[in-house]
Amino acid sequence: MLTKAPKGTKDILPEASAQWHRIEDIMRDICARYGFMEARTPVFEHTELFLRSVGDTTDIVQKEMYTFEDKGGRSVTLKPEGTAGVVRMFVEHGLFNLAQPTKMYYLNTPVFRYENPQAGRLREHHQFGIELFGAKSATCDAEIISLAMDVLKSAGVEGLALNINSIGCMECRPGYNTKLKAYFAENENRLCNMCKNRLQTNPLRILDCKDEGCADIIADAPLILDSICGECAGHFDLLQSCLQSIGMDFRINPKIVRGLDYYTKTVFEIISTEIGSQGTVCGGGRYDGLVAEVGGPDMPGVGFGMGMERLLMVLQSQNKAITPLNAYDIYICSMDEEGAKQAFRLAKALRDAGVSAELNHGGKSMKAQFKYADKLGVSYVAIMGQDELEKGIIKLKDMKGGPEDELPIGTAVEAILKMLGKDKRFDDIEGV
RNA sequence: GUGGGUAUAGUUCAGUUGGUUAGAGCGCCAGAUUGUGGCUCUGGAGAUCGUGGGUUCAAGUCCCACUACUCACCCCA
Repeated sequence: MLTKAPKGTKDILPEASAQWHRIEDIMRDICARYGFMEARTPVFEHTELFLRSVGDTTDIVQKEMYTFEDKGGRSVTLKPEGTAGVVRMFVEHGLFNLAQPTKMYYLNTPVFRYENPQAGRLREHHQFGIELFGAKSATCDAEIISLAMDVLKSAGVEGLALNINSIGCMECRPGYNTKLKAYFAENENRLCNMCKNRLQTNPLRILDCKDEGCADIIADAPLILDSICGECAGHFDLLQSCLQSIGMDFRINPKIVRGLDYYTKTVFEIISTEIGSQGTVCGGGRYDGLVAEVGGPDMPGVGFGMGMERLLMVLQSQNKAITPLNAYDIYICSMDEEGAKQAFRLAKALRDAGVSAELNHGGKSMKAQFKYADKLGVSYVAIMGQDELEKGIIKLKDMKGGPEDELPIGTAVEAILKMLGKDKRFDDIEGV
């Protein structure tokens, strides 16, 4: 137990961190091009925030939150999603007073949900996400979808499907809900047990049911796209024509509904079929009522969350994972304590000059040191044994082969920089 | 929360109808080469066989429970 990570959590081993760095760099770069700036919010928030934003009838709130009371008697909750904290920040700091829209992203934000883990699902996972406040045009929706696809494309992912839908607004959705409920109520006895339940709680989600018996009923269910108001329809049309104008493929999927209550109009998912049944790599949509819901002005917003782990899984399955190589430029061999001291000093001078250097930290024979240097993948090994110290030199061996050079210690840094093809940035080690 | 599968060395896996001292590859350490890596050869360390109980003369192997991992449902990134 002591040496076991908690259920549903994953360590990121040193050998894997390069993967993360790579996609983080891509995300930062693309966000900058689109004019989004990074925002960081606390890992926990007042529980009330999520009840209000995510919705107190959702599964996330009802059974998946890590909620606890702190020593001051406050109920706090570890983030079960990324949007609420950013909305709170937007309102608390009055960012709505700035010129709009406000464009923010968050990166590597840990998200906690008490779920049963499976392929592509963890209790702690990490999200990259975008939030855009203060503009209601569908061009914004198109912009963030475009950003998401750019990130995925830059990462090298192929074959992901973009699904979009509109679930209407506060004006037109209630009417559709009534229609849908009436339709399913007529066919209630043919629905699966779970859907009979959903008929009461959230009939929209019946559309998402995979039960075969339900599928027949769903096939003839009224479509939300036929019921949305003129404004929503116009909004959805503009989104589609924006996406078409940049040649982006998408599929209108009237069944995607999303599990968070705050969505309005646009919802979308970017899905992989290669990482198991939890294939949604990115999901999001518009949330025009959310800012007002948590106490801010009536301001529209749109955003998405992208699962870092799922993205990495797709990259892995497509063999796009990079092999990390933390290769030192040089390893410094030594045979005794005096040599180790000199090696330490040389390593420091090399590191100051921009060279990645490692040295013998004791206890290894020369043979073992070379073996180790080989495993590290260094280009050069410098030898500082007794013979060399007496003569005031180091021997430098090119690990690809060739004769060893003898270099006076005083000019070793400069010579090594030259061999490595690096610019000299600092003075040579003095008085050695 | 529900269901299926799995659990043997750091790791990937063998282990016969229950049978006496639980093996291998890779990795790690060392030697062959007393100051020189890769290739090869030799040797070594490393396993309370997930935990607890039961059946049996005898359990890694059979039975039960628990735990963990894993896949799936639900839901979501």
